[in-house]
Amino acid sequence: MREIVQRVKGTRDFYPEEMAFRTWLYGQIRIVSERFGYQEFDAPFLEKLELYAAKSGEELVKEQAFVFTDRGGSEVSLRPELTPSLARMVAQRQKELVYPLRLWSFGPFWRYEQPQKGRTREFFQWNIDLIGAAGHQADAELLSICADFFRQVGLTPQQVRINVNNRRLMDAQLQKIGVSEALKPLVFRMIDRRDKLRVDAWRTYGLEQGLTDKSIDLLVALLDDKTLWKASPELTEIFAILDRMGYADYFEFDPQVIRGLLYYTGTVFEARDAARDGRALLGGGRYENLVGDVGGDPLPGVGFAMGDVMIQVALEKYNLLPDLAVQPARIVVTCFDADSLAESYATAAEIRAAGLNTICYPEAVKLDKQLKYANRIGAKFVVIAGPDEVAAGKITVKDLEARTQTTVERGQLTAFLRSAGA
RNA sequence: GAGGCUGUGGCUCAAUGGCGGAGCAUCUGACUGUGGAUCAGAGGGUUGUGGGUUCGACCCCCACCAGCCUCCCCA
Repeated sequence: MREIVQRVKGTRDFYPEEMAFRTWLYGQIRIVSERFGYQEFDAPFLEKLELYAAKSGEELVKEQAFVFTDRGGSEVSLRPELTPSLARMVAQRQKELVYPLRLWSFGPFWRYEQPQKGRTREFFQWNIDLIGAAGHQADAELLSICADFFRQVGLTPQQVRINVNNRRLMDAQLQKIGVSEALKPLVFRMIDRRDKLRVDAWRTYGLEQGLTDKSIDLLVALLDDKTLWKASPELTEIFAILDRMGYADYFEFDPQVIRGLLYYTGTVFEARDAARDGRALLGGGRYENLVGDVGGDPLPGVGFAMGDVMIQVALEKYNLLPDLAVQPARIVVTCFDADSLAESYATAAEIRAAGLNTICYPEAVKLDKQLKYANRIGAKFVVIAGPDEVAAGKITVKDLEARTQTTVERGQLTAFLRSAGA
């Protein structure tokens, strides 16, 4: 037992129970994506390292990508994100694609991080993008998809919140309080840490970084101003659209959302547990030029990504995990003795031909054991054909849930199973 | 990269320096053509790995591995 080779750190085994959840999640994502008319696509899980080097630069590739040299000597990487692959795929057919282009994908990604709550090294992510629509009104569509997904899986506005901000708004406001372009990265980092440090420690941190007491006061006033969005015509219109769509309860303006502000160019957003515990459930925003780094013509877009790990944590927390049937067959055909095994297989085939999922017990063991097996896997019906039934041209169907059994004409088997609700 | 907690049969946990146990699960039987209950019995462990201290280590010390949590980071 002990010598079983362990899993790679940060990976998960998907036994049927876990696989059922993943498949269910994929299904919910598909329902929502297709409801808005998005097309599914996928990219290679393995890409040339240079694809990421071009765009994401140092941090991602050096610290967090699973990079290796293949047998031919090429540097490749398991994909740590989808956007560069998407950019390449769009650029390759930039002239022939129909815009606005709506695409979604659900698949595995790898990042070499420290596993902890809501974070693994191998995870699945939903990516969805609206490409080639320049107006900020398109941002409202992506935001409504977020809200629609939460509603779809049963998460309420009391449980999760989508926090929205705008890059241009923050730029203007920071400039207004005297934050220079050079200081901006520092201030972003400060904003990011505000919820993690105590008030005095946060101020001390700011002073150490060279900010003045006065500018910190101004920053505090800015971050606490929950009506700041009214200064942004874009946000004002986006919130109005979301309100008209009936999703307003899910949204909240939050000037502290700085998620990738250096990368995004307009609307930015992230969803969290309303109690603010745990990491973000999803995050995204508007970008200026998807394909710029891979040599395409300017092409704006808006999109977001949601990982499977945190959303599972949230669904578990709010007791929203669905009851998933792990065993697809609810009918077990028993095998009476070795001589009749072929006949049992034939009976099972007949039931399957009638469109019903069926398991045939593959060995002639004691009926008692076969019934226990049927019970353990959650089957509802057991089909039994012993010498008595065969001699009379009949077959017995046992209903494990009702604890009853009926002997019917052999030719009526599938009809009976159907009428009994199989 | 840093810190904290944890690691004992398949699972959940006892045993705190002195003979490693229990519950659940599994298997067998009571029941040779009938499942969830009950009863009886059985199997299953070099206590995460490797060192050290000790007359003696699941227990104390060191290192490593893994899990959880936090920091860092978050494209």
